[in-house]
Amino acid sequence: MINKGRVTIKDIARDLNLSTSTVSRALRNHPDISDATKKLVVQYANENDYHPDAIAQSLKNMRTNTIGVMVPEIKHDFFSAALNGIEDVTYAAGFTIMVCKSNESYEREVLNTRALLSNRVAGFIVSIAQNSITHDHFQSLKDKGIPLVFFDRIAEDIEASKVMIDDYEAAFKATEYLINKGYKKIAHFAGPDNMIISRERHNGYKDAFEKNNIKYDKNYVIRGGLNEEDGMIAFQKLQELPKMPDAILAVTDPVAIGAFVQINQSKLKIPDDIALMGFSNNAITSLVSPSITTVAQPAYEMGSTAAKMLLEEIHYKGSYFQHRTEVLSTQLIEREST
Amino acid sequence: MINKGRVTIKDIARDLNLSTSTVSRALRNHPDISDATKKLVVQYANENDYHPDAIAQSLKNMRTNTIGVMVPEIKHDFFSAALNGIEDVTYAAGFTIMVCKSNESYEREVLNTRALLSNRVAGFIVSIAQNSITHDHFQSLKDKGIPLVFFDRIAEDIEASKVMIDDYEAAFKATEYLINKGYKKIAHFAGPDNMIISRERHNGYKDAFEKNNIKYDKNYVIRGGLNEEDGMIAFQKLQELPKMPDAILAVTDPVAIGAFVQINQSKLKIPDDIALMGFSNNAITSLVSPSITTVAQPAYEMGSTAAKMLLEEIHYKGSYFQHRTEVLSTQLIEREST
DNA sequence: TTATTTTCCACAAACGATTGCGGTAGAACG
DNA sequence: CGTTCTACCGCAATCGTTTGTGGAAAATAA
Repeated sequence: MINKGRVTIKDIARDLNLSTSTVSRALRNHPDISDATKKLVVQYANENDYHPDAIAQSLKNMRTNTIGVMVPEIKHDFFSAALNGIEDVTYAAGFTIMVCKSNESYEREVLNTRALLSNRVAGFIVSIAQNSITHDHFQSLKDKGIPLVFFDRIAEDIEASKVMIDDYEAAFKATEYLINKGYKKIAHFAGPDNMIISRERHNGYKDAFEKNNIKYDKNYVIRGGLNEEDGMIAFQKLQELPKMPDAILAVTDPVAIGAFVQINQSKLKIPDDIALMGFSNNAITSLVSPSITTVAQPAYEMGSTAAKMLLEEIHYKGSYFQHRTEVLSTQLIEREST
Repeated sequence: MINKGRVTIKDIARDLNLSTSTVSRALRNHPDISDATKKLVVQYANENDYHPDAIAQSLKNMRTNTIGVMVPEIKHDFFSAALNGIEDVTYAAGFTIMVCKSNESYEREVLNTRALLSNRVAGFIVSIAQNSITHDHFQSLKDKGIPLVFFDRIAEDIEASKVMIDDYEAAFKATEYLINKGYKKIAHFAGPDNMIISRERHNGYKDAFEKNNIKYDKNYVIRGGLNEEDGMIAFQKLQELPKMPDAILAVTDPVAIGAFVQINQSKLKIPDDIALMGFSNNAITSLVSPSITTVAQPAYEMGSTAAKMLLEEIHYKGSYFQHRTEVLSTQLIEREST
């Protein structure tokens, strides 16, 4: 019997001369149903490849087993590793994930939020887009009572669970590490000022000078985006300065890689002429030559932690869920570039 | 009026003293509804942030605007680029994607297929897991009339649209390129034999010798997986041979990178002592030093093409959809490692 | 004025699954 | 034998939306 459509509870009920309610209860092992009927129904369901329609269940239960994930980009090591962490945890809990990427665009972030909302996801895991200005679309999720967890790129003004690293401390230690290594003129390729992570990293960088009584040169801070091309541009700007620095701290690994490519095309040698340091411990930093010193961000753990926190909130039965912010620790990985 | 739940068509109907059907038709601009009523309803809907419930719509329409995507892994450059291609095309068509990863596991592939099926995805885009043996779960999709497109890792025995590259030809040309470069003893780090892409690449490699009247040494073919660790293991096996080859053709870039790391830890130099060639043109192959010659696979285009073909099939109204197989062209990218 | 058409809207049945409630057997009890 | 209880199952409403059909009022035609 090759049915074009799928087998429903109604089909089973009709073929077995039962009511749909009985079939439903039999499949869910309800005590009201006799063992004989249960066996009959379950067997028939198996034989006919019956699987409950998640859409119908969702409509009835007013919730789905899907978790919406929004990231700025998929291809970055950090996010794909985080996605792996999210996927592993949610999968184990019987959820599937719906991944949207914002392409670092505010408009797309808003649109995707709406789409996921329309799909009644049980919760959101979000890392905010670079160009995101207002957070109204996220606030509206909270207003609707939908669990929401931010990771890495968080929104300070929204009360929600958050998973992050201490960007300030990590950048502070990274800068101090360079200072202790003997570098005097340390440039910083910073990210956009509206992003917390780049602000924090910049502040950490700045304060490291203060604590070590070193003068801080504003001209050595080149502001830009977070990707490879931004690193390339930043290095070109750097070369226009009267005096080149002897070290660069990049806000992300892609930026460091962009700088890396440009430096190799100049006459400068890493690390003798100029040291280079990244941020994230992307796989590539260990494979290029010279390998690049960086700060290891626990991407997978951030993803899995965010997922765990979200599931906790989803399953929470009480009236008021206590949100918390998890700060995961980073690790400085010393390599050949410094 | 902060409603805990979301605004539904019923709410609007009640507040406006209309029936739900009128509200629904007004929102969908049905000719039966007067302009005055339409304006009233639309304005009220906007003011109260109404958005249709995709779940309920899906249940009614018997289909969703979601496309299920299953890949073995997310973090690989190839798949994340393909995902970008898929996402861009489907997003433009008003679809969202649901991404599952099989982790190269057959069981998980079957489970995920079921989950996506339960969620009534409008269609599937799949790249098969390494350990996938039977394809029954995919055949059952076809039987249910659900559009399905394979890309890269295809199933030969299933009649469906497919997007692939000519792995045989690409490997053939790659090997011939090495032969013309003057390399005599060319090893091949091959993939698992049950995968078409590794079989095809192996055959291309083999036949290149035949065509050029060079003896083919079976011992130089090391069989393994597709990832970095497999490349490492393969190189270690290679070192146990009495005579080292003067070139290696790896089945994938990660395998090449694995070999790359191991070679650098040995006394051998690339390309003087041993040449190395990968497959996929992952970003990293251009950034390591020496950079690695590879075959460029149009990952983004494969994804976008697969998505386009799927949308075509989803929107197809006729009775019999003519499946086709798109073979995208590859490009040999010569770098320092050969 | 009456007959016919047009305009505009409501009723109700779906889609597939879940669940409170009610009801009919038979068993158990007095 | 009459009553109560238990075991088991069906009825019908529900989730939010769409859509075929019917019907009242208004507009037009005769």
